[in-house]
Amino acid sequence: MRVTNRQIADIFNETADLIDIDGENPFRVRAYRNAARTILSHPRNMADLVEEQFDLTSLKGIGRELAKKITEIVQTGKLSYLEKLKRIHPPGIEKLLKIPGLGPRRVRLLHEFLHINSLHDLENALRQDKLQSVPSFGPKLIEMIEKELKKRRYEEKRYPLSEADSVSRWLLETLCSAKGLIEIEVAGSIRRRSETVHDIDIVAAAETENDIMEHFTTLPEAERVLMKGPTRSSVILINGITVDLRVVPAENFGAALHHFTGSKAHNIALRKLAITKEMKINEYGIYKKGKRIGGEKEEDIYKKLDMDYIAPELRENRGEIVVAQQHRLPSLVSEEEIQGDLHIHTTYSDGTNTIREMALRAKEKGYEYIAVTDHTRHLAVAHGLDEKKAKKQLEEIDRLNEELQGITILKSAEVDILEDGSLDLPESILKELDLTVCAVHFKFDLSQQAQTKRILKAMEHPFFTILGHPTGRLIGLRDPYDIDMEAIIHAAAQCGCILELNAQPDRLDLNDIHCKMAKEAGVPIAISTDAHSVNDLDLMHYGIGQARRGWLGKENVVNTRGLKELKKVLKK
DNA sequence: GCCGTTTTCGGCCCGACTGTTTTCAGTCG
Repeated sequence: MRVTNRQIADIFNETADLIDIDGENPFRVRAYRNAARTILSHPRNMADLVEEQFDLTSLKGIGRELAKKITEIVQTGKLSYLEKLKRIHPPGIEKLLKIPGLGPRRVRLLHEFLHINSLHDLENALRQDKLQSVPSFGPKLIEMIEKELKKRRYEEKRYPLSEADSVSRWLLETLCSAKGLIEIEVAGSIRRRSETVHDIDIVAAAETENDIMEHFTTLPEAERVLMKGPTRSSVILINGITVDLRVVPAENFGAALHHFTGSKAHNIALRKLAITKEMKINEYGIYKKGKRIGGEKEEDIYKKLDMDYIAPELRENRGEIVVAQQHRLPSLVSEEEIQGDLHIHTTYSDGTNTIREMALRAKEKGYEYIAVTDHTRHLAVAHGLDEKKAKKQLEEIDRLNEELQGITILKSAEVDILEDGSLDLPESILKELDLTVCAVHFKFDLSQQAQTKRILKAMEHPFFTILGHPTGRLIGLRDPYDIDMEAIIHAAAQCGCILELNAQPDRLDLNDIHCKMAKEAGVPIAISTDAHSVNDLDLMHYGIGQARRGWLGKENVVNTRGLKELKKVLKK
């Protein structure tokens, strides 16, 4: 069984946890965590790179030692160094680090003084009132640990972007009425458009006299105030989401927004760069030789560092800083550039609106075209189209295209890719369609080899246009099916196929890393909503966010083209 | 453990908030 990047990253993170508890040099701990991050966001499998004898030390944060360890993991499936650490540490002790308030030092103290090695031990010690005997464990800390244990909050929860998005919009509206507020924005991973978020970060600029913190910490929806200071506070809302609010004077707003937008890795890299230029960046501004030279606007920071402004979606320390210094950043695709939606369901299958209703709403949105892509017969749960139903739909589309002005309905279908790689519609229908969105909807558990072969076979079909939701994942619910994405992207480039970026917030499939891979391979992307109702057409912006995270520009996205240009792309 | 416009040692982002050892370490983002 081939080792995945995720497994290698997990091994490094666990190693970092254990040596952290041991009180090792914190920079050594960080080196392991940095390497885990690099590996996780690398588009290619470490296993393949090792096989190709690729020089792993050319990767950021990976030197000789960690390159050797990666090779060992790829070859043996485990890391002997970690195995050794595990032998001298009680199993599960690193889980204690997940409890807010417990860092490596306090976990070590718990172990030394009370032999606490697991969450279970910790619960027992709490019940027996033993914790106060540990140095530096006062009543407040113990109370906090007790609450955290009760709530099981140490099982880190991540929220889908769409959920956090609506909560943050509500928060902005609510806080708007606070006295002395000048400006307020959502920062953090929501602003970077991450697929899932851990908490909500909000940054506000305000007059000296303001009641924003008071307003915030006394919201009826704030179940608990975690901390409250004059410039920074944190609450847990009744729905469980943690919200951090930072309030600064207007002159510091840009720097604060930048600081709290992150990512952490991006900020660290940028600050390191600043140091080489005898500058310093903090949440109040950018400084040269102790003198503040900017920070009112976020753009100041990049400008003073002599680099292009980096959009929040790119701030992951995945090479954006170097490219910005070279003034070679891509101009990222925006929602206004989208001319149509190429994946839409109607009442012909499992959609709730008619073709006409969908077309009219698309027209309202300023689109030039939509593709109607109802399910085919194999997907019986979705009342898929058989040949007869498909014909009827095609006739209706002809009538509507004559009748409706200003919007063109393209004939299509979301065609099932059957287990043997064939398509679930007869050629007599396929040839009538303007395009197809082909997708896997069953037999998710094939081996990587079989699943990849199935999709590659389908892509060879002359009527194959777009690979719909390429990995089939449902974020937090269903893992992607096991496919060799490199092989699929390579094949798409060869045969001129398009890959879909499905904009449904629980899919966002392709992910950012695969988007970038596709772009580099010259494979075009279709950003589609997979709308099952007129309101779903508004989900496009989630796809745009993901596309921007994947470095995609207008030229990489097929549905930024007008109808005429699009048709040229579709004609293979 | 990594890294180099101060290159093979000696640094490694930076500040707010909290609790408690009452002057600062630990944690967090």
